[in-house]
Amino acid sequence: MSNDLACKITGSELEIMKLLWHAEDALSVTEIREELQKSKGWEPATIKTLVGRLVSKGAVRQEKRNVFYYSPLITEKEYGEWATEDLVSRIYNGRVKDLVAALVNSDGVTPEDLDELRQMFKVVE
Amino acid sequence: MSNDLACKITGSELEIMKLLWHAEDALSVTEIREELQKSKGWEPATIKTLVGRLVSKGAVRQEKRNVFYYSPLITEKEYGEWATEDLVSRIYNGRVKDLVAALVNSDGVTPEDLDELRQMFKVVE
DNA sequence: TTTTATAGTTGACAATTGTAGACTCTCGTG
DNA sequence: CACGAGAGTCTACAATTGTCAACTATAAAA
Repeated sequence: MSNDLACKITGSELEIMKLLWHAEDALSVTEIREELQKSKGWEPATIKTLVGRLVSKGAVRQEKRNVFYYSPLITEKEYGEWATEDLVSRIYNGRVKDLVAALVNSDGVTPEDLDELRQMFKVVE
Repeated sequence: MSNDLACKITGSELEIMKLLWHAEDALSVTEIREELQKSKGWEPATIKTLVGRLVSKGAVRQEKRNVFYYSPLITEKEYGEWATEDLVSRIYNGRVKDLVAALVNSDGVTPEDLDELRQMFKVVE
C-alpha cells in the first residue's frame, strides 16, 4: 500500500538476500550455492532460479567479472523498513504504537529485550 | 518457523478478518458483503470464497442461526503477535531491538509516534 | 405458495511462489 | 587443445492466492 521501490521479496528469495547483505563483496553463484546447499538443502537449480528472479525484479545487480557476481541493489535496512511499515499498515492500521505494544506483550520477547528497548528510549530524556 | 496455531492469513482474507474483529457480534455474509463490496469492489463470489477459505483453515467459526454467521476463532491480538514475531524472526533474525530501531528511523514514523513510544517506556522507571 | 434474492458450494483460471531438471556455454585444468 | 564442472537460461510443475461465475438450496416477500 505504501511502497513500490522496495519490490516484494519472497521467503526463499530473502535467504539469498541475507547472504548478499552480509557478504563483504559481491558473490558468485558458486559462493551462494556453497552456503545454501548445506543450510537449506536446495539444489543448485533452485538457487539459480532464485538469483535470477531477484535480478529480474531489480533487487540484485548482476556484474560480469569472469563469471557473474551478484550484489544487492536494495539494502537490508531499506527492506526491513519497508517490511516493517508494511506490517504496521496491514495489521496495525498504521498505528506504530500498537505494533510496539504487541511486541512488549509478546511471548517471544524476553525481559532482556525489554531492557534493551528501555535503553533505547531512556536516552531521549 | 515459530508458530502453527495462528495459521497463515493472506492479504485478502485479512480484510475479512478485520471486519470480523471489529464487529460487535458474528456477521453474516450479507453484512460482510455490504461492507466490502463497496470498499474493495469485490464481487459477492469473491467474498464467499474468502470466507469459506477462512473457515477451512480454522480462522473463523461458522455458526448456524438461520443463515450462517461468522466469527473469528483467532483474535486480532493473537494474529498481530504472530505476524510481528514472524517479521522479527524473518527479517531481524530474532532481534526485537532491531525491529524497533528500524521503526524509529523509519520515514513512516511521525514525531508523535515517537512521543507515544517514549511514554510507553517511561512508565517503567 | 410461488417467486426472488442471495447464501453456501463447487469449480475455474491466471499470477505468484517454491522447487528443480535439462540444455548450452565457457573457464580452468590436464 | 580437449574436457569437465558448473554458471546461466529455459522450461516445468505443484501449491497458494486473488478473483469470480455457475449451480443449488432456502428464507423472506409477495
